[in-house]
Amino acid sequence: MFANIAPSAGTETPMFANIVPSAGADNSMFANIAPTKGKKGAKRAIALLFLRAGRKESIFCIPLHPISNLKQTSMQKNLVIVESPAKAKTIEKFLGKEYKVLSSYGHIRDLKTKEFSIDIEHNYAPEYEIPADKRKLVSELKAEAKNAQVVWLASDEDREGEAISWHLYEVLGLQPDTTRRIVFHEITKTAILHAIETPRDIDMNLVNAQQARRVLDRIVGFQLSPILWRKVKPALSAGRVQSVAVRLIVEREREINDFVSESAYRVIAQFVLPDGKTLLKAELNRRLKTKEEVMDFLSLCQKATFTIDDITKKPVRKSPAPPFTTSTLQQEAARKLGYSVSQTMMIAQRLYESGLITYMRTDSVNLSDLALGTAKEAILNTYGKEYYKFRQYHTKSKGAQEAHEAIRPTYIANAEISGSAQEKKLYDLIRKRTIASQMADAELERTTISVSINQAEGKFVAVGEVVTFDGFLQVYHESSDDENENEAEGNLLPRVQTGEVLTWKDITATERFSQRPPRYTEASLVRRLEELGIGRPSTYAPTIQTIQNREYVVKGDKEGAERTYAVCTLTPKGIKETEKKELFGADRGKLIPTDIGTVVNDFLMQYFQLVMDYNFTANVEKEFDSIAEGEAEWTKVIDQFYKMFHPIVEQATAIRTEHKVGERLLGTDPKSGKPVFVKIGRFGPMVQIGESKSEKDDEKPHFATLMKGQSIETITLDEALKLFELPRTVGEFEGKTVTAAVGRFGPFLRHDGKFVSIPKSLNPLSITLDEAVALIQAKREKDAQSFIKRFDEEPEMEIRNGRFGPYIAYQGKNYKIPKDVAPADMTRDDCLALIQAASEKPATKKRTTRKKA
DNA sequence: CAGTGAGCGAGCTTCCGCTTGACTT
Repeated sequence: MFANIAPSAGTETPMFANIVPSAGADNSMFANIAPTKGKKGAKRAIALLFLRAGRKESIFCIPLHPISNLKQTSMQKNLVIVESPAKAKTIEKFLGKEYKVLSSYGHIRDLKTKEFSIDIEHNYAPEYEIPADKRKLVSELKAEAKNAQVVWLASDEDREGEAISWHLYEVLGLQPDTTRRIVFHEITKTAILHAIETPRDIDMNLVNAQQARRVLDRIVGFQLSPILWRKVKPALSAGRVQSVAVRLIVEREREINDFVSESAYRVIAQFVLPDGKTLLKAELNRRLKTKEEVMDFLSLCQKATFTIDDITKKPVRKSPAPPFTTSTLQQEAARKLGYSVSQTMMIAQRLYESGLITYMRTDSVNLSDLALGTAKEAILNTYGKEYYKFRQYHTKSKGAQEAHEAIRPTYIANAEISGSAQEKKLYDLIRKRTIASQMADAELERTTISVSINQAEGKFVAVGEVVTFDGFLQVYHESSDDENENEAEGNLLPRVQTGEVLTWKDITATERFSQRPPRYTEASLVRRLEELGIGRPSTYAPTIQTIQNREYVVKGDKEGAERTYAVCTLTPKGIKETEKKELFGADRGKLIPTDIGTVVNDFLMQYFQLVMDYNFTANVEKEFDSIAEGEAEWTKVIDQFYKMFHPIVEQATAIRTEHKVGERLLGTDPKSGKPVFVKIGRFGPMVQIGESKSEKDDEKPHFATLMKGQSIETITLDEALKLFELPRTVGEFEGKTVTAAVGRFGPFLRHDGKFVSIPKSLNPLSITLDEAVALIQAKREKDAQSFIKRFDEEPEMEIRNGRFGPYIAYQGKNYKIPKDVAPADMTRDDCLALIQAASEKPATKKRTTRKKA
């Protein structure tokens, strides 16, 4: 039935071919809306619609200094609306008091949050609403607009920005003859004044491209997610961006699992030059497969003559990296400063709000003329003219919209800033990267010395690199994820001559294993998504958060395993063979898929290859571009997509299966003779014994949660059955039983109504009474330390010291004690007053958005 | 923080992109 939408053996389909659910449908999806001459009608209609917005009269209509012409009224003369309040503040300074500048804080209108909000029957008409947290802002803007003679819509120049302007136009009830649309690319006085002089219309083609993007994402997200709720687990989600992000991680994990490590011997010799003391280290230019080969080679070397047969010197140039975009900033801040993607963005936001850097959500590598000029000046002043080189960078990433500049300091000359240590570090990184991007190439000389062996095959080679002119390297050196990428770097070689005969000091062959593919880090995932043109600068950090919130992936702490490797050394005393141990495969903070992520991914791959295709976003972006160019109607593009997508949704929904997606039968329980399953339950992966629906069986099935590190893909019947031994009685302590179990937050002990976590080093299945008692006593000790004070007359109240400082615990709730109060001196009344004050404050009502903390 | 989960049932969950707050539990 679904044969024709089954994953096609890993090939990336160029368009939507071979994924068409039913025979006879148009395979080329958007083929019939490709640019054709006959489509001008729609374009003209829209153009006509918006001619009324004042195409002709908008240009040069408003004189810049119209003071004398205008009557003195209380009316504000000009209202400018931008997207960001920080930007508004800056611009207001440039424009003077004739202009009031306000911010829309991004979009002011969107599809309803709780409903599908797309009228499929009526040409995909979107149902927009003003979100609750924007209502107050919108009424303020409306009042200001009414009170202004001219409203200037100055949102960004990209698709989303154009839509923001259009929504403002509609929602604020603006009039064509008093509304202007302007854009500027840098926040300087000249650029803004120039923008004011050259207003244009709202580009409805661009707006429609945005509506298409919005509607498509809603269709995908809101039609796929409910399928997952039914087939896998409630409250899951799927989407054009997040599902592909999960796919990348799942597939990488599979590559790692399938990876077979191979070993080979790397041979390194230390030679002594004819002067009798200088050493030269060189590596054999081939690797040896087996130990036998190593032994043969080393014994040949014992009697061999080693001669320098070649010295080559080659100049090498290195060029600086372009200035930062959001994605490259996130990568470098992770590599150099160890910041997470969201940390980087928060710190950058503060720098931006303090006016220290340009906007931090950008995909552009472009620098403004102003920035180019000041960078040049800074380089000439500090390093001299041989260090300067004018460079212009071009954005290569797919789907870039380039509404902003690259991320750079607002004032490049400004080397020192005030702020937190983190802010200073990030600022320094941004500044150095910006300056380096306008600096000269570094020049290096790479020397390769080759040493021949008269008895055996191969040559020993030494590579060294010397910087002859540091150029941009004086300021900035881009890091790489691959640590052992350039070993030659900075390696100085001794002076030698061709024909010199060397004696060996020692020759060592070390067994090395080929490396499995690396797991994604947050930053490397962002880089991959950007390469694929999936997601935008404003969504990289939230997307990573989402796939973790849904528990599709976790930041892993994989413990490494130990392995031994062989080392064979030839010294004047003979050949020595030793074994050494190393840890491998350890991974901290890398992204690892969970069972849920894997099951959801496999399910989506089975049915929805259409949206799971790595090229899906790139393909629809092409369609959005043609809408923006006025060559296609947005509703037709969406219709083409929907006619293809929705039937698959219906088919996937109609599948009636006995078992849930990802369910696996492990075998039979020897005690009851009932089947044992693993599957994704309401609370995650679990094992189940028996099925209640069989006959009138009064016996309910039994359930157990999988432990950390176990997977429904790999767990065995024995391991699964072991889980049913929990909760388990460990023994008695102080007359009360001690039990061990696994709960929501991991393994724990229970004793006398109190809970104690079991650390990773111990297992609840095997923990002994002695170990348990030690844990209980350690917990008591810790509690005693955190205890500060108790009142006899109020046994439910206690002053304690916690992670966030001193607090009062009272009736199951905690209340923070302010810094200026000494907790030990507090009286009962002090405490009650504090509790009273805290409960009067409007408690945080925003519980809905952050259910899992 | 804490051992959840078989159903005659109520109602909820969800997307991607723009943008900042209020929170210090």
